[in-house]
Amino acid sequence: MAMTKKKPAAKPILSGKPKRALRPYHHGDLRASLIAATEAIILERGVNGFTLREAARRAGVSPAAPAHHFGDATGLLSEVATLGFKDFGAALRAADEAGGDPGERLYRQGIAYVKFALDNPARFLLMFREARLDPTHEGLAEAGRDSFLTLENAIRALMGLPNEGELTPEAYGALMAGWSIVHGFAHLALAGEFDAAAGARGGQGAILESFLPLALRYLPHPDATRASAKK
Amino acid sequence: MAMTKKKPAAKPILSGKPKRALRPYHHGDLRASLIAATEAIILERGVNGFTLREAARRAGVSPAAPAHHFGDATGLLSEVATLGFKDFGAALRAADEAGGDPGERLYRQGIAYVKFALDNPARFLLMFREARLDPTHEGLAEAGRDSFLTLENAIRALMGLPNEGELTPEAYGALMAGWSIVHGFAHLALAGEFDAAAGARGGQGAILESFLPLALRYLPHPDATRASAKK
DNA sequence: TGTACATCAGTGAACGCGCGTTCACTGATGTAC
DNA sequence: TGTACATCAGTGAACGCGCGTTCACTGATGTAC
Repeated sequence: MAMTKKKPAAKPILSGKPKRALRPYHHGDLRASLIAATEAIILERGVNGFTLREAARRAGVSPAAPAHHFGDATGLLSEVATLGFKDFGAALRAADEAGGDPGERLYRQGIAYVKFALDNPARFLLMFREARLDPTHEGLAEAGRDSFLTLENAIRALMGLPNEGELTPEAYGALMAGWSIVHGFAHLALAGEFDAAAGARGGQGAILESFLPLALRYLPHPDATRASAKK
Repeated sequence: MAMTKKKPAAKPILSGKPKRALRPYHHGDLRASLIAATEAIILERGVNGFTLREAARRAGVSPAAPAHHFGDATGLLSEVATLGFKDFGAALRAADEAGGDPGERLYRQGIAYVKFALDNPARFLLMFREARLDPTHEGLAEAGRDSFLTLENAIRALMGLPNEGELTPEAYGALMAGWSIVHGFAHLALAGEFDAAAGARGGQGAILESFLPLALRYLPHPDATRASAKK
């Protein structure tokens, strides 16, 4: 009986990698897990509800682990914002490439802009919450700039300008007006300012399906230069 | 400055209330001091930089004192937001009452809307930061609603509708478009999105003086209903 | 094909911090009689 | 006019909390030879 010492309930006879299956020392894809956790947290609790510790907790990892991948909280949020801008830019580009005359391209981008914000509220708000982002983050500024280039180019086409060179003051005005209207609409919708009206007129779907098209009639278009109210 | 208070020498021989002057037990106007401190804090550090303890510190009072006046942090912020909305509403009303046809009234309100945001960035952002506000706060919702009534009435006048009764879908569209454009412009300007362009064209003053009027050409006006891009 | 070793990606305990809030208390004020 | 007393507006010490970050460490992996 030298070496028997039987453990009654028996370990798996030979399950391949029992130990690793139970608790691997390395996570495997911590980077992606932390990003997913962060997106979930800001969706549930808002951007301010995010903490690095909570993200680590959800990824099943110690509080010091995220530093290896993102440095600090700002670094992780900046990465999430960067990915958001990339999706955002892709959505605008897809809308633009759906074709049509410049007015239609701009209109479609406006729809896409607001739709992205309403479909991705937490990411959208994070993308513009500078205080929580690292301005030196690799790729963030560029992803942001890229998104708006599609918008700018549609305005240039609308005003008969090439994609390079200075914008005329009129074109600047049109760009700012177009950007402001979709950005403002998105923020007001996310703040719930249209909820009461939508409730009375067909539910929340009315915001995208009915209100937005009505509001986007006021997007810049070639013959919209306003004479009145301009001193 | 009327009374040049010369205090060269030691203590006043008998200044009435020496002890109170040194350290009165009661603050005197703690409520107002806390509000002023809060506005200063959010201006310096952003809405998220606000803490109740810091406000108490600046008002020269123990950390438990503010509770007597505002309950908790949310209560104090809500009061600041309410006062902000009152000033904001007054600014819109003043712009409206400067007269002119409905298009001019709306234009002037648009200028006033953005000017308020740029002149009071911290208060403006707080006013729309629901997460830090108490929805049950006395007067907050009402002050908010009041502000926008002036805007709504200008749109009604523009569309030839009375101040009471349902808005037509077209009027809703115009209201949302007008609100969105000024709200979006204010947010983008505060986020610094126009800074580069302004730097190249006459400094930050260009935003209000030059860019905003150009963008506000696209505010709704009677004959602006858009035919194109409307399927 | 093995083996030594550098590097990487994690642990988990500990740190100091500032926060909001509670607590028993106290000084000042206003009011009823 | 005086006085008792309730109420109000503060104090300041203490509480527990969760946070970000540091630290010495360890297990796993990849690579040079």
